[in-house]
Amino acid sequence: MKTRFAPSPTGYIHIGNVRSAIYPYLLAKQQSGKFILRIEDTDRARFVEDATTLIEDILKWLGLDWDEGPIVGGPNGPYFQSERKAIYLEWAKKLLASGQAYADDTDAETIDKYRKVCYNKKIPFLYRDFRPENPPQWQEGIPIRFKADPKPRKWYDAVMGDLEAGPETQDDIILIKADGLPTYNFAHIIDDYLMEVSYVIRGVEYLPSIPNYLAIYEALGIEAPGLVSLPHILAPSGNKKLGKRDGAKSVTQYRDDGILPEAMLNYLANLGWNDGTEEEIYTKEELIQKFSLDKVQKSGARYDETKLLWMNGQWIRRLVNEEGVEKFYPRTQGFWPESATNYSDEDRIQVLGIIYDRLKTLGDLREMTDYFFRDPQIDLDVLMKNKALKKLSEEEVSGLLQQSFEKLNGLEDWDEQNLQDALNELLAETGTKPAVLFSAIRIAVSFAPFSPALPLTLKVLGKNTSLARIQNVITAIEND
RNA sequence: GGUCUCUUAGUAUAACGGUUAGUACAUCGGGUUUUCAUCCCGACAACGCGGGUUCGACUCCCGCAGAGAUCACCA
Repeated sequence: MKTRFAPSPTGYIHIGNVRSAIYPYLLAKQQSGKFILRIEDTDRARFVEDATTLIEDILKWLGLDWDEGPIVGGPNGPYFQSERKAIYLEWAKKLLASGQAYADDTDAETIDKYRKVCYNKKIPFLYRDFRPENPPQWQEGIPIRFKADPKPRKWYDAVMGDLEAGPETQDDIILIKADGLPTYNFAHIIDDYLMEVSYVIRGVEYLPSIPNYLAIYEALGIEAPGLVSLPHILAPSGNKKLGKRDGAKSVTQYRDDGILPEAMLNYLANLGWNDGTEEEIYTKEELIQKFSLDKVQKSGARYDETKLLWMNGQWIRRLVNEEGVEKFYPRTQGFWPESATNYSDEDRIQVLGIIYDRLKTLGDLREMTDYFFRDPQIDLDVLMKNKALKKLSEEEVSGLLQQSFEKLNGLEDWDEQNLQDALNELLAETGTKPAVLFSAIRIAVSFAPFSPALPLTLKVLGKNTSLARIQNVITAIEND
C-alpha cells in the first residue's frame, strides 16, 4: 500500500484540500504502507515561492509525516515534478514512437476556431475530430498530444463504486506543453507508476478525466492504480465547494488561532466519513485503525466551523484531563495575553488549570485570563448594574465587600477548601444569597464578564491581590 | 449544451427490506451555591418528487426534479 499527497505549490493550504492528504495518510499507515509527498510544480505561472514550505509545515503540524518526498528523500525521487522533466519526455517519446501520440503545433487561435464551430453546431468539442493529418516531426518547443483510442471504459472507485464512461469522454489531450514541461494529466501518471503508488486519492473534480487516464495507462502498457474520488467539502453557505474565494481560512490560520492538530485532524477526517458507530472523537491512532474508503460519503459535506470549535474544546479538555495541565501547558505558548509576560510558568499553569474547561481555542486565553495578571479597570457601573446587585445601594454593596474583606483577611491558609468554608460562613453571617454575595466579590476581583468558580479564582489570584482588589473597590465606592 | 456524480432534520451523519427513523453540532428550555463554560436532563427538527417490485421500501428498480463537477499547452 502506497499512497500520496500531490499538491501544487500555488498558495496556502485550506481546509477544503487537506482532506486529500489525511485519507491517503490514514490508509497507508493502516496497511503499514508508505505515504508519499510529491510537489506538482509544473505550472510556472502559478508557482508561489514559499508554498512548499507551507505545505510541509501543515503536514508536520497535523502529524502526517511522509515516508518519501521533499526533505526525507526516497528511492524514486526527485519529488518535485519540475526536476523530472527528462523522465516525462522520455515516456512521451515512447508514445510518439509507437504512434500513440503526435507532435502538434496547431496554434491556440485555430484550436479556438474548432471549438467555436462545435459550439455553434451544439455538438461536443473533441479535438480528435480535428486531428491534423500530417503532424510535424517532433522537436523541442512543440507540444505532444496523446492519440486517443476512444472506447467504453469501466473502472472501480473505492468511494464512488462501479463507474463507466463512453468513448466521447476520451480525447487527444496534451501530454507535453510547449515549454517542455508535462501537463498534470500526463505527469501524475508517470510519477505514480514510477513511485509505485497503489491508490490515487484525489478530489472528484478529476473524475471526468479518468477515462483519459485509463486510455493513457493502456497505451503505456502499465496497470492503473486504484482510482479514488473524494467528494468536495462545501462552503458554509451556498452549494459551491469550499475555496479561497469563500474565505476558506488557511490551515495555518487555524493553527495560529489555537486549534489543536488533534481536533483539526479529527474534524476533517469525520467530515464525510464515519466508522458506522456513534463515536466521533478519534485519536490519530484510532483513525488509522478504523478508516475505510468504502465508508466515505459520496456527496459533498458542508464545512461547519462551529462544530470544529466544539470539537477543539472537547480535545482541550480531554488532553488536559488525560495528561495533566503541566504536560498540556507547553502547547499554550504564544497564546497568553501581554499582561502574562512577566509571570512564571507555574503561575500560568495555575490559571490554565482553572480556566481550560471554558476554552474553545487556545486563543481564548488572551481574552479570558487578563485579570489574573493585572488589576482590572474598576467600573462601578458594571458592579452596580449586575443582575444580582442592581437592587442594592452602593452602601449595601460596600458593606458586603467590607465584611468579606475582613473575613477573608482572617484566613490563615489560602486554599480552596478554606475559601469555600469562609464563603459559606459569610453567606450565613450576611444573610445574603450566593448570587448576591458571590457576584459582588467576583466582580470586584475580576471585572470580567465571567470567571471560574469563586474559591478557585480567589485562590489563584492569591490573598494579597484578592484583598487589595476588594479594598480598591470599597475605596472607589466611597469616593463615588 | 455534452458527459459524469450526488440527494435522511439548519449542519454532519446512522439505520444487513420490518425501529416510535438513532447520534452529534447548532437552536430553545431546565438542573449543578454567582457569572461564563463544563457536565447532566429535556424539547424542536429529516427519508427531494412520482411510479413500480414486495405481505412490507429510507433501503431494490425505473422515471422526473434539484444540486454539483467537468469539458485548458491549470492542477
